[in-house]
Amino acid sequence: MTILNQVLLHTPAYSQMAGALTYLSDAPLPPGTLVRVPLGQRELLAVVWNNGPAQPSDAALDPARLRPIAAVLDALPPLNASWRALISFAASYYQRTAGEVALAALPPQLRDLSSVQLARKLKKLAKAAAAVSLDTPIDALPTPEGHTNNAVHPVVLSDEQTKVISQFHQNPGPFLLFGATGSGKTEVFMQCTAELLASSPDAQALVMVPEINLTPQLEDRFKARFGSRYGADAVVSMHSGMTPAQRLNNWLAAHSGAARIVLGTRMAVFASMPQLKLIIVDEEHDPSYKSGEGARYSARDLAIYRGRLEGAKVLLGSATPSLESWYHSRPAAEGGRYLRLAMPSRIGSGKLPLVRRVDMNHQPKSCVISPSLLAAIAQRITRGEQSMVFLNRRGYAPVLQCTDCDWKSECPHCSAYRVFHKIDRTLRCHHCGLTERVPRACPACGNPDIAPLGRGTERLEEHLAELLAETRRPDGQPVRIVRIDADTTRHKGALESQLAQVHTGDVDVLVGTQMIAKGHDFRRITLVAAVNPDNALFSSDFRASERLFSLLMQAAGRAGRDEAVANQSEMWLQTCHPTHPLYEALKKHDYPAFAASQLKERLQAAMPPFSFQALVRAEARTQDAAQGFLNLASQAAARQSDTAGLLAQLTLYPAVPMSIARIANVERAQMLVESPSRAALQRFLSAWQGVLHNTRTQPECKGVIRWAIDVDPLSI
DNA sequence: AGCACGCCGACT
DNA sequence: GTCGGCGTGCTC
Repeated sequence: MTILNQVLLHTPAYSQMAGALTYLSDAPLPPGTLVRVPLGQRELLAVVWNNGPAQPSDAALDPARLRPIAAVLDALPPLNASWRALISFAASYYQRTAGEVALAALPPQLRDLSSVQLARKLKKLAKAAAAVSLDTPIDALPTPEGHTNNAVHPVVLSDEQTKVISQFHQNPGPFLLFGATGSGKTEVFMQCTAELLASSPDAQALVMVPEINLTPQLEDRFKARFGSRYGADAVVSMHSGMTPAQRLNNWLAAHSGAARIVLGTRMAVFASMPQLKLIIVDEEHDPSYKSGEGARYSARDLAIYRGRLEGAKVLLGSATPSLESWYHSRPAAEGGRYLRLAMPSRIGSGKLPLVRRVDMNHQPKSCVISPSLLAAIAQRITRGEQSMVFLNRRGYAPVLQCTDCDWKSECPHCSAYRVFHKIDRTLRCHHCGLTERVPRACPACGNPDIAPLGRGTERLEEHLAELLAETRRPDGQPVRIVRIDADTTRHKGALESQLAQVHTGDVDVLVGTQMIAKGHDFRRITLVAAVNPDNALFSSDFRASERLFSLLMQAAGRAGRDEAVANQSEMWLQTCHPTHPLYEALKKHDYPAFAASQLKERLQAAMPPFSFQALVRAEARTQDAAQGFLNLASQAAARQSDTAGLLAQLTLYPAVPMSIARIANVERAQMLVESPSRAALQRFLSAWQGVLHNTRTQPECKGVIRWAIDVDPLSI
């Protein structure tokens, strides 16, 4: 027991054990080895990071108190150097400890398995794999022919697809595939994957999608395409919706190399894949790629870094790229680092829908659905076509209000209103979850008359049912309306069954939140309407219009996917600002024009991607404590030599309450840090961590519960 | 983070 | 008299 090992555990930065811990072993263990170590009363999963003595800063550590490693999970090959480099980079870039990032990147079940249990599990998996390969029919085994061999599904590629694929071949990347909805991006992804897998017998590909909902359909397509060639086990998924056992199995399959294709959400960017040769990020603009808790990493940005690290090609795809990616894919001569590949046309003769704007200033007062939109929907129904109506607010009404006094349905624990859900007559707080039955009378004055204010999807569904009560389908039946939002899809499988209803044509009008705008292919929808999209136009969040444009563009893409009906498909926008440049660009389906105007604004205002930002968020018992802590830390930065020197290149804004200042009785405040130099921001943040630590121990900061740094925040 | 130890209110 | 609330403190 003389060998020293530096080992990472799940120890957050504020636990004053930020770095690696030192444990003893008989023989040196290679870095990346998974071990179990004692810590206090517990035994925890850990990763060997280095051999040798501790860092100089820990020199005071008493060698007599070092404890030995409890067990080595040696049935598992160590995590390789690229994986470790990715973890180190992510930890330092996002201001977290390597231990926190590393352990969060491993499947949770690995934490409760002893080395014996793990060895047993691996043996079982190996046996199962051997049995499968014996069962595999001979004609499904890999063939030595070229990559485009595709006997099962002969694929005819468009000229644009062919061109893009050959560009992908001839260049190192990273690539931004800018393809209209319906232009066949998924087919390009599959072709690129096919070629890569064929190029080497053990090459692996990672394909990411923004949401769990989108993984099953992608998995089906990839399994149908690659399952027979490489075996059904060659395609695995990774997302938080799987059972712990599935997650472990799939992780092991990726780590051992048995899985050739890993499909997953943002967490999959950390999958251990020893032969990773390709990373695809579908819908790369989607905010879900940015993690909202723990290490707030961007899986898209890490994918780019990981690609460079592993020598893997990286392909980002979107119809409305993030402004960051769009900017990075400007011509190389102007400094662009990504190669932009364009597929502007829809497959076949399908056209993009006609965009119609309804000026809500000239409609009957307080009307929700304008008469012209209603007529258009009714017309679709009588023709046997489907419509989709969006409203980004679930529930019946966002607020309940007393008609006599000024009582409103405020949440007692949050600075927000509770939403009225008529279906079960409850008031629900969408932030802390507090759910109560609607009071019979106003709790403040006793007036029995309390009225809903504003509208959500539930009320919209009800309203449409009334308006369309007389309308008949071609078969003479009454109209069928279905609502899809987080409330109707709470139960497992609910989304799938509701979507199936839409596909089979049982539904005439689909009402929902943005969750129906993403990814799903509806062939018979010829009308898409946004009821009230204006909110985002004048938001204080500078990214709001980028998100709105992308959402509406994506929504428009749901219409007319079927050639037969494409020419009559329409996107309706109800707006009080019909001539707003965003809607003008949308009408022309002109993302490049929109992006150019946005980038111009961002440049003038020195905002991302022309500056770099970080947000420090503090949670405390009082708003004063939260803001006070941040402001004190900001002042302290000016006094400390390692941070003060960098302040010339930075702007530290005053602390402000967050847009929802209180959630579940916790007050939240934030401070924005901005710099034209990414390096300066990075250096400042890592030096500032210590200052934040010290500040928190001051008596004025008594009520501070926690704080966290968010690098490259998506919303401010 | 976990998990101990430690000191004050409502229950058998 | 105990069960249990969560406030400080420690873990290689």
